[in-house]
Amino acid sequence: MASKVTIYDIAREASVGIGTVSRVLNNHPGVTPETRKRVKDVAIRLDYQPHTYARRLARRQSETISAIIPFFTNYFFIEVLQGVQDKISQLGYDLVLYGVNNIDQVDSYISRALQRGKVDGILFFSMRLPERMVPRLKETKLPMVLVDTLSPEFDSISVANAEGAYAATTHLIELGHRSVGMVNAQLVSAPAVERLQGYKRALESHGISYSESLVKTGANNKADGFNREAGYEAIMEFINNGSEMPKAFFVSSDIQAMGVIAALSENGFRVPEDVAVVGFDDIELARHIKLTTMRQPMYQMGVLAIERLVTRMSNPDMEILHTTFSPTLIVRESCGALRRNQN
Amino acid sequence: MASKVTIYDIAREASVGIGTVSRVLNNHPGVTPETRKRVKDVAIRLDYQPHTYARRLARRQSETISAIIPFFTNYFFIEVLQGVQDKISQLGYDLVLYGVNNIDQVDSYISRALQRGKVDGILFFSMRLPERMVPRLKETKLPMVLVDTLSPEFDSISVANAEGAYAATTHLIELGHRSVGMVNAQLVSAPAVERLQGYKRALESHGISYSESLVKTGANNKADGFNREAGYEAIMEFINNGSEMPKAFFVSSDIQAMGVIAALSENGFRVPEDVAVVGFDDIELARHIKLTTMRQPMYQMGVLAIERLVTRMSNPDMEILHTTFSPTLIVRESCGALRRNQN
DNA sequence: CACTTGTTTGGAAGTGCTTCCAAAAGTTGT
DNA sequence: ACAACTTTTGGAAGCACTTCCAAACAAGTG
Repeated sequence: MASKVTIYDIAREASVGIGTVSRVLNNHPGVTPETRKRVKDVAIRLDYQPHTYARRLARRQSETISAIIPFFTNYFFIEVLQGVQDKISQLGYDLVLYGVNNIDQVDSYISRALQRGKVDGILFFSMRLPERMVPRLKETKLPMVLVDTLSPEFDSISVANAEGAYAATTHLIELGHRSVGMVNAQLVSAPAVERLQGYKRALESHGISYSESLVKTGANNKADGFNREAGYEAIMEFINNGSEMPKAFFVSSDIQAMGVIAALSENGFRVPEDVAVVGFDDIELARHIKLTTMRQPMYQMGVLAIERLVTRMSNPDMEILHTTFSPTLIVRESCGALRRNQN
Repeated sequence: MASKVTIYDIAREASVGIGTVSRVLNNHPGVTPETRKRVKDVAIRLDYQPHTYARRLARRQSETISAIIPFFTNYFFIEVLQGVQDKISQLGYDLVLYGVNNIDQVDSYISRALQRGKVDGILFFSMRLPERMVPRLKETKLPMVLVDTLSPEFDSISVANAEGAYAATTHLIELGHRSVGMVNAQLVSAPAVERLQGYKRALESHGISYSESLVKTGANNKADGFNREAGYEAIMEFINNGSEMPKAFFVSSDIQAMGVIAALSENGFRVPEDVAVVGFDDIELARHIKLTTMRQPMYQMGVLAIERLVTRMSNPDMEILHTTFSPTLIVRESCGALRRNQN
């Protein structure tokens, strides 16, 4: 029975008061080394385990952080989560996970995280923060950092989406393409909007005029459109329209790019010979399929998110900080650059 | 300031005792409808939020389940986790996640989960349960269910690995292959061992003799070997050995199969024309790459895992239950069956 | 109407910690 | 040896609940 040993038991066995026991257990000063050792020995002998919730109640802090994270955008978040987990357990916090499978669970998860005293901070991922929750969040003063999404009111860690899209598109243009299409996700997603902007700017700076007909978002796709099906459908729209297929595509995520490539090859277009493709994210699988893409430093973003949150917790009045990482271009085969060089 | 409203405030405002407030808030019987309404109204007016940890302390239960899950085996667990999350939040529990990036974190995470009163139950995923932890786990009587791994001492939800491997291998044999290789993960992993057995049995029942030289595990691979690199390396071993390439492979996971296919095609073997490949898991990407594979019902496994855990919690003396799902064969292009039929 | 039975209510005690304050013990200086 | 500090210690109070017991009240009975 490793069960119910409390500080009172330790106090009795060690012939000290509970205050002293508490001080020893928390490494507080003002206890003589002898007493300290005696108490520690008893604690070990009795296999004492502190009661987490009693401690949290008394200390008025929870030692936990909750993460609200879309489960439907699998491949990005899982890599960020690794960074989060490493950092968080290094700091001794607990991670309570609210995995959103369906977008309207968001409000209720935020509410749960907001329960008095429940968590010390929130990480909110990849989704648009519902406007109507902002006042409540502000009011409770709960530290929160946004990852892969933005709001002027909260700290955030994100990637320079426009810049990345600009670089990707430019890469394609510099490879000699004048007709560059884009496969985008739904514009409800902030990153999708920014990536579209970057794409447009790249065309513009190279004197190519923007044509709406070259930008497609697979219709009828679940959630935010950052998924394989959406990419597939987007290409099928070109094919079904009978409109001419661009010779190059910037695709707003790697996972969509998989669908794009599948649709292209099913319809007789070789990648990169007939159509060049550049993705975004650099998920683990991008390497496997030799996709040229914009790398987001996902693991580091996770680590930094926790660091930022902890800083904010111990320093609530700090100015709001937005950190953006610059994505880097990873050249693989799908853009055709390598083959070209070999000629 | 939505902050510090306690039941005492409500009691005062509603001119009742704290006992009554508690009864109303918890829907306990023995309060007249009028009083009940009055208290409820006050609670709403003051925007009362119960303090999670005070409640957990007093009730002596945590409303929390923790999941210890390998982050390095990405694609399987993420789908299971969706089922877990849906069921868990439907029941009103919290999920605290211990993501294992490195195998020797396991002990410390188990210890954390074991802290007195901290969680009501544990889900342990995909990893071999360390033998040395078993006595402690038994002693604390904390309900635990294993998912995708086994131990006679605890409930488990898993997949009939041997059976699945048997079916996959048999499928290949029935397609006419007499030389069927296997790419396996490290034998430290229980599923890997079972899948090897199923493979052997399939050969045996079809009168094909087992040859050790046809089974490879990529050496030098991180963690348990269920990753793309390991698959890639396994094939490279065949190539570097100069040994003859089998005409068909059963691969112990889809993610390894991706590596296998990459290695094959880099070395001039077409899939499925030259070498047929069958995987295991049916992760989302298997569809994208048209991989024939054994499907594990991952989402359902997650749901069932929570259901089992909850049952066990309310019924500690129930007999230990091992549930195995049968994987089903999903035929796509990588095994060559479809093409063959078209002839 | 007195008595029993049943329902509703208040609040003390308990949950296991931390923290603060005052008392006890120890040190130093003269 | 005593005053004046300083260090160490014990334990009450507080954290925000639940639960139990007894008191108060209401209703029913002959």
